[in-house]
Amino acid sequence: MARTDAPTRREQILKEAARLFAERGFHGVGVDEIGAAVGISGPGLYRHFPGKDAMLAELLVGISGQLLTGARRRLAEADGDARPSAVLDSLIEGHIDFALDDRPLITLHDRELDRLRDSDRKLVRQLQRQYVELWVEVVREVYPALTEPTARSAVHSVFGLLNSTPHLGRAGTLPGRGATAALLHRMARGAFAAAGSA
Amino acid sequence: MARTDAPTRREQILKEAARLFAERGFHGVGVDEIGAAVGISGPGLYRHFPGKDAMLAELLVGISGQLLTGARRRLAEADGDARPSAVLDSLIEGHIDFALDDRPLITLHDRELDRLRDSDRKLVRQLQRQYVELWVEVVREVYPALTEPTARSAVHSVFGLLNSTPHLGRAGTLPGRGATAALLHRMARGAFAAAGSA
DNA sequence: CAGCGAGGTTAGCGGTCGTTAACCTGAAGG
DNA sequence: CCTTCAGGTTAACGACCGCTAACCTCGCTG
Repeated sequence: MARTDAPTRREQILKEAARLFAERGFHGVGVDEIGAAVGISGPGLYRHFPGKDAMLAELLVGISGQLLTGARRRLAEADGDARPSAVLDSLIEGHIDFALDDRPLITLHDRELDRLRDSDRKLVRQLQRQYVELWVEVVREVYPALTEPTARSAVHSVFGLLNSTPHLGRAGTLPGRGATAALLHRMARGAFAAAGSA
Repeated sequence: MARTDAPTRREQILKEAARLFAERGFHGVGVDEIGAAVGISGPGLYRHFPGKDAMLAELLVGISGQLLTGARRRLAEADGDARPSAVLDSLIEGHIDFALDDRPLITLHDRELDRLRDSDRKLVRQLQRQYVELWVEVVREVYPALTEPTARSAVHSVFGLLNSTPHLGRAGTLPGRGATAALLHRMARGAFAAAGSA
């Protein structure tokens, strides 16, 4: 399942661009810096992307798409299983994996959306909305007492909780990936449970 | 207690700058736009601030200071009261008030910190660290089972949860400020409780 | 009422940034 | 061996942006 072949230059560029955008903001990074980060310089990037905007667009569309696709897959896998609580656990697990493994992307995801061209922004927002609605449905199955607007607020808040990984210290001080994932999972479930006991 | 006198021009500028920085990022906003937002144009701002950086610095230092001061006040007020759980509730309430009333500032607070001069950034980080440590101590009194690193992670995660207010829809679709505050409060307590039951 | 400082204005400078143009190179293929 | 083309290079252009300079105009105040 894991990629073993070497990353293409295009993928290198996207990865470094994501890191730099997350660190200093889209407008705070020059194309020369992105080029330097992959060993080429400045305008060489234009052999791979039509412009700086296109890199950000591909990153954000990719993130939103991956999150949505992963969530749908998890929902389908658990289709026979009728326990909504297990499905919610699976969704949480998937989001945590993403938040822990791709911190720069998680950072970009809710920070640089407004820097996109209209059409790209609409696409990303649509993917995000579908992702949220998928969560809302599952959450409401687990906690039927929640109204839809309340469930949606709760989902956004739990996203805030899970996406706090970039603030959690530079991987050295952390109690290990497994323990952090478990902590976040427990807290997310606790937050939903508290929301559901209106 | 509430301010009734008209805001000074300086305060107007800070408020509009905060809104614009939050919307489009520090580098995405020009001084001409900030000026236009308060009815003067461009370089007129330099009668009130030595530069664009200084506006951001004052905003971020102000936020961090306010949060820390408020938390210390709440801690002092509850000094006689020995119930740590009540103190934690007070801290949560204060943070929620801030997150709901000053969304642009909350957004800036964890987004544009790296755009500051070294000295300002160190100051802000110091204030933030003291705020976090204050929370960590209170949380560990309520949930003694938590180790210090785990408690710190939990605090950061709950900040992520509470700071999700900018994603909660544009005030029209919300179930009202009181209900939202109550929901966030419940979820924060639920998240801490889940973290504490390791 | 003269003078002056607070708080504006517009013009413009210097630097940076995204992008394009023109050119180079080495490997693959007929 | 010649051609081609992917993937680079450097130079430079045009736009924008933060900031300064120079100037203006009130409302105070001695």
